[in-house]
Amino acid sequence: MAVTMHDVARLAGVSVKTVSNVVNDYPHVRESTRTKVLDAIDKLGYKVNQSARNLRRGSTGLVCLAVPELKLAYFAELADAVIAAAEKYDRTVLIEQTNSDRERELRVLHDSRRHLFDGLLFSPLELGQDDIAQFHVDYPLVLLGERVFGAPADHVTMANTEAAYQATTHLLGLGRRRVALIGAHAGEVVGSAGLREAGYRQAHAQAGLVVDERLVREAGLWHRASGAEATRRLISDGVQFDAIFALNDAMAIGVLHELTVAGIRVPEDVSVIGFDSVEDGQYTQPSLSTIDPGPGWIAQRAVALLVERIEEQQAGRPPVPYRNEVAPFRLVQRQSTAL
Amino acid sequence: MAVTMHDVARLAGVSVKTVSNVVNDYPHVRESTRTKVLDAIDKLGYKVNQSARNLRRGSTGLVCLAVPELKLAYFAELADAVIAAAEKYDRTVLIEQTNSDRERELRVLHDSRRHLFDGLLFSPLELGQDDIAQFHVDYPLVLLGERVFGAPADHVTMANTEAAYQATTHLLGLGRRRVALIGAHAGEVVGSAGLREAGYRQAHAQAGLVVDERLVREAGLWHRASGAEATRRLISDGVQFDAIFALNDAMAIGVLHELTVAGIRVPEDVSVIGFDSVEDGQYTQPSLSTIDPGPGWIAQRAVALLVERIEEQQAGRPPVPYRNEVAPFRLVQRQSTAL
DNA sequence: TTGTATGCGTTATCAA
DNA sequence: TTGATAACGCATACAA
Repeated sequence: MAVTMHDVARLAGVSVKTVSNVVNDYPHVRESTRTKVLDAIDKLGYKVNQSARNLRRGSTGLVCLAVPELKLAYFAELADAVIAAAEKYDRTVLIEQTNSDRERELRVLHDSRRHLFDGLLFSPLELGQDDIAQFHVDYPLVLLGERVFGAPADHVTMANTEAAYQATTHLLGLGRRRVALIGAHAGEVVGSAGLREAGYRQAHAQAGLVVDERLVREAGLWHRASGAEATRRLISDGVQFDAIFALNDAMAIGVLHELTVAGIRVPEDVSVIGFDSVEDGQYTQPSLSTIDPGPGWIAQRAVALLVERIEEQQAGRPPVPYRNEVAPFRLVQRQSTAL
Repeated sequence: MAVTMHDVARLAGVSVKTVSNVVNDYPHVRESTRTKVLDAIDKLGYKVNQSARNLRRGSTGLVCLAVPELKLAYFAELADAVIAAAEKYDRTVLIEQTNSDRERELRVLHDSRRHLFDGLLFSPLELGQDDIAQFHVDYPLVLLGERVFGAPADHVTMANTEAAYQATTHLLGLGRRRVALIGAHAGEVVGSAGLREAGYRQAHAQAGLVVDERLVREAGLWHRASGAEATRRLISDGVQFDAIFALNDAMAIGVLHELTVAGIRVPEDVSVIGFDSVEDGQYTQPSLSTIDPGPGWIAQRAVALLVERIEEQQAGRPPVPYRNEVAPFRLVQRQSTAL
């Protein structure tokens, strides 16, 4: 069944070493020998056995990307970008879904599959500042999205606070004075929710405004349904508002939906802005203003850093200090915040 | 650096075989021995080396899922379901994106990474009936979505034609008489586009209606932008229509967007239905009627069939005949086809 | 430029 | 119930 290098060597009348040399593009192989081997490979339909190669080399060429949920458009788009970036380095991406489950996030970091991938790109949601000890692993690790201070890993983060500041300022600049925030996580400081909320508050402070705490709404999972639900409650609670900043686009889409249902016009009565710039936002009614955090940039840098670490480790070079790169973002203005 | 079974064996004072037995839950191990070994494993932080295990076992526990694009919500949701299903069999999913590129689809089937996964779940887009020869591979293969007749593989398909028939009949039942079809692939017979178009035509024939060919619009890639673009042209061409059947939800979302822009009311002036039942459809304005082709069902059956094949092959059992399972679908009526 | 021999860390065979 | 030992298929040190 399985044809090995030995079979190829026998047919080509050379040694396995020579076959190996050909397969791995070792330069010093006589042209005639090379073609002989290539012919034999072709004739037998030989394919390298990756498992054997991996064992021998001590690496697999796989990198793992761990994200909360592929169904969330942002992560699907991120995965897409990571796969494309990894391809340039001849690396295959293994995707793990953590489903925003703490246990699963821990398992990704520590469990079983270790020795299957050479490095990990990890976008933690549940694990945070209090879990620094958990991030001590013996393989290259790059953290995505937000920073875990002191974690022994490279970071590729978003300018969460600055971008949220700018989004909020944009709304205030339209003359809005009662900006609801949807998606807060009470007490969180360093997570995306906490950082973005900080930007929201800074923008208000900067404008000399005081935030009415009734405008700050919780939402654990950042799904469309959460955005719709929060909006429904905002309305039924009778809190006045003239703008909504949803901490991600999925929730913003739920917000738009719910406002329409309630007969509230966007952008005439209420301005809405999201965060993520997923493709969907171009097709909502009205189209959605948002923050583009540059997932393409994040993916590229993250893969580059990870590959660098992997090669560093394999070459036995001493590790360079951990890096923290922050993706450039931009505000995308569409109809939902038109004047 | 890397701690092996030998290290564990030495510390526990047993042989490697015993360590292996413990690690693999071999039943006949004395309890005292087991705890001794477990302790040693814990103390040393031992993790099995997957590469070595894979080589020895001749399999990797990985299955590959090849889809056109994760950014398309349908495939993200499918991937999500496949990952969940695979987990039940203790298998990890490797996702390959083919980007609707023929070369890449061929590469997935034949190239390099072979011997990295035990079986392949493949949702072909470019490869079709004319490429049957390409599907002859020496590992278990399950084809998803549509059937390639005569391909040596199991199939888990959708009832494309029947579902499209029902969607169209639904529109005709509302009294609509000029139903535009968006997403046709001219000349295609067995692909999703061809099969769904056939259902559209059957519904018309059944109702004693003749299809005005100007209502049948092409769209190569089934993206939101294609749906918007096709709608724009439909309008600018001055073709009268009172309903639109978009061959997938992404295009339907583009359709809704474009109709709104043009000031055409849905569902009052025009009824719209899509196909796929992606989550987005619940949040469009108005919400989108669609066909739910049961991606969860498809994922579960596909993984089940694939795992069965893998085990069959590993056990050296003779292969059972190829199977073709068709997922149950249902029509989801929402506002876009309200009366 | 090519060949021989060894070992990567497991699991499987067989014997004890 | 456990242990010694031989593969699994490849890449490399070293020899030729």
